[in-house]
Amino acid sequence: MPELPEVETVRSELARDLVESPEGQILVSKVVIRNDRLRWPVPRELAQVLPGTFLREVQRRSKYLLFCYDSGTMIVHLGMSGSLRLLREDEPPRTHDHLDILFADGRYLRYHDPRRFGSFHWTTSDPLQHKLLRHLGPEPLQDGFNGRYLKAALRGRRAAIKQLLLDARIVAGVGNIYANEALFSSGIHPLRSGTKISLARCERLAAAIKAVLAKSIADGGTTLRDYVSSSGRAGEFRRRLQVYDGHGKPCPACGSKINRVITNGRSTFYCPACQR
DNA sequence: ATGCGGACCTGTTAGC
DNA sequence: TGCTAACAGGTCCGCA
Repeated sequence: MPELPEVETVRSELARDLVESPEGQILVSKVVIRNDRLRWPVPRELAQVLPGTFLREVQRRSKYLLFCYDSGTMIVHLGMSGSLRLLREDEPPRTHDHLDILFADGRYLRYHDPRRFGSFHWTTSDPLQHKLLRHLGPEPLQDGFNGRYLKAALRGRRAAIKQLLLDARIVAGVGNIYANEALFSSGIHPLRSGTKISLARCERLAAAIKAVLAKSIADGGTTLRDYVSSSGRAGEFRRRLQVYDGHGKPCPACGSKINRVITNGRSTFYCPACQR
């Protein structure tokens, strides 16, 4: 479900509401694990280690959320259908509400995930060196990700550029929606071999990735069906999607019919006239 | 090293 | 209208 802009929206809301709150730093009072069978078993030690510690920061790396506590870092991934809601009223847990983190002021974070592709990890050492994060490529919104970098990273990679953009070792956190949108925006055919893309087009593609992600973050992300942020808000970027989920509809630039193909099991949308 | 297909799950929609 | 199959925002792993 959530791609980078959705995860970033959750991160910034939680940082605002939990870390930058005027009352000061927030203290964990209790952890309730109702179902530990997510993608990997939820570490039971969270229930021992978190209560009594302060949440100091909420960071993001790729689509991972990093909750930095005094005692260590909780690494959370929302998978395809995960959401974290920050609630105030006591609400009885519904189906797929797998975990709660309760705070001393009565608020709590509730993790909901029907498909259970999400995950929780706990580490007391540098989270960026965690097995899951160690091999990630650059953050797309940072300066280190640019046309020159992309050109070098695609060298010798003969797979389709669409597929390569989803490879987190090349660039972190670009998911299916935004890979499709960025390729449309830069006029590149999604099935073009990565290694055959010129430096000039790599520059345009890197810029398009940054632009589409930044615009979506500004809109609170994309809600296709059920994504909501921690405050329960849907993302508004769907209205701005040019090709994603638009097969059969006219291309917004030239009017040709938007095409859909399946590559590596993922839907790929493109304009056969505009994208070469 | 790269690339591919399978695996993990549930829920909703498309198509017959 | 109703059943079935396809598909959904992700990504790790094992094999060729």
